[in-house]
Amino acid sequence: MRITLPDGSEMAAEKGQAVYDIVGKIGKKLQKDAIVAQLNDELADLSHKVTANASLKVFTFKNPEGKDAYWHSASHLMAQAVKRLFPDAKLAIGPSIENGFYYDFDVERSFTPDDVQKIEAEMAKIVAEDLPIVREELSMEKAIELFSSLNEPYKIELLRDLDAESVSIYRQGEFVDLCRGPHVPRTSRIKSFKLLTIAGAYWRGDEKRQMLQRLYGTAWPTADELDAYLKMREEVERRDHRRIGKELELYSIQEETGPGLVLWHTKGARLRNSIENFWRDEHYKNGYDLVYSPHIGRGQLWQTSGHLDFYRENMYSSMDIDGQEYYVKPMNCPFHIMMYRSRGWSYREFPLRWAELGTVYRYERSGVLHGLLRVRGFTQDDAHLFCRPDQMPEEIDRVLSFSLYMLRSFGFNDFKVYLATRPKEKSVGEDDKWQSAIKALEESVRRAGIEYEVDEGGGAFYGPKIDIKIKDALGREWQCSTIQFDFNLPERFDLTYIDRDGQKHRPIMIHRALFGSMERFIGVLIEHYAGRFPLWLSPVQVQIASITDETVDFAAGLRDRMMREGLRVEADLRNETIKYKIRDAIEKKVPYIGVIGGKEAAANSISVRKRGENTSESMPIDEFIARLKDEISRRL
RNA sequence: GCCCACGUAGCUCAGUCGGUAGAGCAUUUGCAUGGUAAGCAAAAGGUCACCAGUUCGAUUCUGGUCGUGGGCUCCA
Repeated sequence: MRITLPDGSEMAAEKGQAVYDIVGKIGKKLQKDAIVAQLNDELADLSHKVTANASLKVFTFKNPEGKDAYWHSASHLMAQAVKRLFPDAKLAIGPSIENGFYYDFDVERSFTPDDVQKIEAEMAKIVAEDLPIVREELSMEKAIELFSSLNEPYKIELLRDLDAESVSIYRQGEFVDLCRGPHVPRTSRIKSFKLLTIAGAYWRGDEKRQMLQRLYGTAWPTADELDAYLKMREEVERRDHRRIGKELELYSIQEETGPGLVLWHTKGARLRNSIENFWRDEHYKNGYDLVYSPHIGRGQLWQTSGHLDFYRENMYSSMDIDGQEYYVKPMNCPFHIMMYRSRGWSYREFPLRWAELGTVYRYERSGVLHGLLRVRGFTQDDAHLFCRPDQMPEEIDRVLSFSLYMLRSFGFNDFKVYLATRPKEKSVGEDDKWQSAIKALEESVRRAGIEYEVDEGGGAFYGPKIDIKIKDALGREWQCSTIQFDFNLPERFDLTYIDRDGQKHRPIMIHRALFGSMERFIGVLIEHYAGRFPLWLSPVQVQIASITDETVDFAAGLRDRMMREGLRVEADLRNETIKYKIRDAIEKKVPYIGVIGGKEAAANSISVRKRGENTSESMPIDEFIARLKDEISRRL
């Protein structure tokens, strides 16, 4: 029997030999590190007996396949411990996830932190027992019988949904689980683990079904790797935008003002202003026009737009003005539509690109609110494009490249693109329109040469969309840019233009946002830069620190001069030591600290200390200002 | 909305097995006029989230409400 290795070389093996033994012949170290293997195109356990010629790949913890199996085995380990301590717990599912695993249980009472400790201890025992983990194939019938006898209703439900004649199960000691595998060969292979959090989770992600108890954990081959991972999580906590937002006095959300409603403090407002100014400039440069619209509109408008029919659960209840119903806007589109409807349009005037930083309010369920990333009042960097069908592909291309340009301007290069198709339930428009629009979006993404995923049924009720998501410090993805077709509003508001043929035609309407919302974008931006904003965005670009009382006037004068030059400067004139002021400025993460002492005042110079460096450089004030202006203009 | 945890000074957190609370930092004042990551000292600062209940007495126990965090579900 011949085994082909990834490098193309071949080796002999006896028929029926286990993968583990074959790997041993390749190398002892590899045998020790091996977790699972791939035989031809299928993943296999190390205990798998090879009966025919095959190609073989070995995976260790360094490979995604190895990690996956390792964490999956750790989840079984945890489930076994839970079953020992809570025999009545019903098993649901327990997959590996990014950096770890979870398992869902249906238990009488929820787990306490105390339980978690006991479970961890039991896991350690099972590891010490060094149980072999054994795969078994069963017919569907036998499997259902087995899990019925074990009283595992969730497993039976899973089995009944599987369209297969036979399934595999894995046993380790008294524990048995329905599982595709593969797994590590013995429980002793799971070396360093930690249970992280207890959470609730619906069975099969359906909020109408049973709420289960989910335990999250992580596992690593060595204690050092586990420690490193836990340290990394602490790092991530340190760059959480909620922590930095407070430390740098960017914003607050307070119980008394209302959850999900952001108060932008002075520093945060400066940051937001820099972003918005850039945004406005770039929009004018890219052929957009800017508009403004009100925060509330009459009920009739929202009736016509379909929002009251399709979006009501996200809208706040109406208010009465002179006996008429008004609603706070959850979207800006109807207002832009009304601007369009205010007069007739010729095909020669197309495309129209109308943008607005429009503040909208949406009801979000209390449990989903999250710092700046998920709020109830937010400002969208919204725009609506109206064009002829023949202009549509180019318009999508332009929006897409504009969007990527804007994100890259803020240092984002790690994003994911999704193509969202027609929702299964509520949606409007003929199917062929949907299909052609989806095709247009897909072609544009292809032309841009970007990788994307299809989000089946993830479109808006009024049309398909391209979503671009960027990651926060925890690696969670947040939707920012979105490009959406709208088949709904042009119909409902009977929008038309006069084409070359002198006849009325329906324009194509595209709705788009680049940052998504200022709140979410800035939230992600804070984490992205860990609060160390580049000079052009920093709320405070230079912090001036005077050394003695004698230099206070000079320092204050310098601050005023730099402010007049358009720089964002603050002066620390307190009666404190220079060491103290430097430390304070470093903690505020300002890009430049300018120290003014007697020498500087006499020479009209400034001692400049750049963020991240612990040395300073003395230079004439004019030179420093010129340097700042140059860096700002280059958006450094 | 659902599950779990949490809510003590501006911030970070101790603490009270039921007898109305404490530290560090920040703030204010005084001394020190200090040259690149915390000079010294003093003072001030709290209806212990809110509302009920139990109790002679609740910040502590119980229940509810609000809010926050981690998830789930849902979305920019």
